[in-house]
Amino acid sequence: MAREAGVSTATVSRALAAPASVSEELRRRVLETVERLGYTPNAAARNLRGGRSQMILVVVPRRANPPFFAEVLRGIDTVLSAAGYSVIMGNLDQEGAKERHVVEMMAAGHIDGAIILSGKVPVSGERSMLDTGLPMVSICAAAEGTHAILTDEGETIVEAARHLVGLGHRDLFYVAGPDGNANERIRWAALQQLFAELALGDVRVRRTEGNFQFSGGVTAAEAFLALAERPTGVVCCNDEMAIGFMKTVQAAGVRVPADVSVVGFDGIEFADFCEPTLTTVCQPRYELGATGARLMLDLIKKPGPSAPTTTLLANEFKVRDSTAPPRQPRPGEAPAKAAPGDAKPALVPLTIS
Amino acid sequence: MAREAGVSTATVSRALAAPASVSEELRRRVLETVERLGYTPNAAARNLRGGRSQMILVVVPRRANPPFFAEVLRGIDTVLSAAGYSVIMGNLDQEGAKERHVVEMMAAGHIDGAIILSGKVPVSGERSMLDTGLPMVSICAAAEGTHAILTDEGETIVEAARHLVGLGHRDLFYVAGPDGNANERIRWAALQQLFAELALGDVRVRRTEGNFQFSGGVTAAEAFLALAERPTGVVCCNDEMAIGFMKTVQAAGVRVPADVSVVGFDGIEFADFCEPTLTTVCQPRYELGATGARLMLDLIKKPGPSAPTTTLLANEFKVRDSTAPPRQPRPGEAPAKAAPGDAKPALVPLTIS
DNA sequence: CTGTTAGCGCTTTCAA
DNA sequence: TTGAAAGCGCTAACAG
Repeated sequence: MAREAGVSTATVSRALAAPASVSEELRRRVLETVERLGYTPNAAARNLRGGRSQMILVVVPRRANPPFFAEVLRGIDTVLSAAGYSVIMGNLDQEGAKERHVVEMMAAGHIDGAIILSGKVPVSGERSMLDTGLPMVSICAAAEGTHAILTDEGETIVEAARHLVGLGHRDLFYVAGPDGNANERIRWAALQQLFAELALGDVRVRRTEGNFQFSGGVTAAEAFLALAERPTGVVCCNDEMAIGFMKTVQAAGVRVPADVSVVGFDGIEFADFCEPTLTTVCQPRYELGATGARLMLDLIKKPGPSAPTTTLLANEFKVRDSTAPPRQPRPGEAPAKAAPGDAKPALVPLTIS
Repeated sequence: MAREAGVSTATVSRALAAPASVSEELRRRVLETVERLGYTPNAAARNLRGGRSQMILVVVPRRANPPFFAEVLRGIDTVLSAAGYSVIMGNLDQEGAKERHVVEMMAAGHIDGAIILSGKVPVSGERSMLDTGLPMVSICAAAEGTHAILTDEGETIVEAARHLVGLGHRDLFYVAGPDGNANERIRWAALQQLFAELALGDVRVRRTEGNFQFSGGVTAAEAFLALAERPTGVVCCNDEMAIGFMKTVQAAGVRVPADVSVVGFDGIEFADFCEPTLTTVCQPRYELGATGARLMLDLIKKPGPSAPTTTLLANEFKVRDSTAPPRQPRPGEAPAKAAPGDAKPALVPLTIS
């Protein structure tokens, strides 16, 4: 290739990388030859020489909800692409084989940095991704030792719950995320604090666990339907479960919001097209990804260890059609409220089934 | 590293790659040292030397619907990961900058093969991905010159339309995909053929174009609502548009399926949780991805050019609650059917607005 | 401003 | 069975 243009390989390299350092004459000749031969520098050689690969690993949790994560990924990809980086997908699988794989890629120098959406730094045996010293950013859920981009999820789920209480609901149902999930922990802790602050004896809360999928909402709805005294307000830890819940209770003749109010969390697009439209907390999904990617680029620019930082983005609570004041009990019907005698044991976070 | 174990670098390489060719004694010593030092071979050097990178590029169309594509991607990733390959995301953006980028990656030897979900081989100026001679597989939509994994989408959308006709619908509405989209072309062509075969003068079809998003369904519904004589059966080119359509006409007081029947295409999960549940054609999304990935691995195994092949997977038409026989016109109401005088101009594929 | 050269870390002949 | 050495394609340091 260099021979073809009648120059040295170094000149070719310079003409491509630092056009200013080459004479007008040669530069033109090189570029013309490059064009004519359709030459593209070999990435592996460049990577080997320069120690960087222009690839960012994105670690996605095992059963990531596409409607939520796809938009975060779009934010990441848009920003990284514009800077000339490519994204390698690291979907974690069940057996942990993939987890080992991504740690190895990282150690093999195949990657310039990692963005973690799974809430924890991948580990393989003794080795952690952190050992590589490469820049790492976590999004949506803080992974220890990394820079985190988070939302005010605790505050906003409390806002959603307050919305229900404000409408007059006193008997609540919380459809939780999977046990141990970082977001679930934060949201439940925030809710517990809210309930502790509310006038004791006034609000009752029951809780069941879900899987963040539609099916989790279905299961929660079945538990709900089986209750003798049904709660009138339901807080779901994400929109899929809220929608699965609504669909299932409706099939059993329970009206939303007339008989039960439901709020979700995430603000996926489907929340505007289910029946009824879902009152929910909208997370800035694209911006979460874009912000994380920008931080990654910064970290790559100025290398060296830096103390983990936290960036907080704001969610937005949106009231739609799935919430309303509780129905007044008709004469002869059991009241939704707990009987006066039950007033003392206010906070009753039973785990159902 | 080799010095540490007291052997040559060649021995280390052999111990890792071909354990059989190294004496028991040395092998153990090498492996132990590898473990102790946490050594991982440098990927770039290996790639440079071997000419392969263990990376597969997946080209995703610009506005890919997450509920559909995420599952295809999962199929791809699962199969490729198990074989030790990683996936690089090539989301195409608006300006075509990304298209150039992916072509360059391919030419730069950064990639061992490409899976194309966008229906066309990316091109940058004069250069096409095909020029690299690397294995290429297209999924969901055939890209010229590649091995394609497709479904019987024409047959199954016809099945969906026949379902409506079989229920008694004679005035149909087709909500198309974006103009020029490969899937849209195939489906519309199949529908046109069906209508040509049906007794002429009996079925009327009008058509409007959509964008494969919820918003496309909303727009189509507005066009529908504006019609003086509303069709009674609606075929949508994908589920998102069908759901957007249903929600919008319902808001205007049109009942589904009592006043209008709706069928979708794809079989995304939402189709089971919208109101009413959506009659639709379910595509084997995971299997599409997995099959394509397996073919890719085969192609990599036995290199050299091969004549493009086509693999067809079967869709499944599922009847749910969004379709029913057309309502009998009440006395004094205009019939849904075209008046007898209109019988001759049977197929009326008007494009609406 | 341009050419020569060394070497990134690995695998793979080729000899021993 | 093992070691020595060449070289994958590039870029950066050094001469000229």
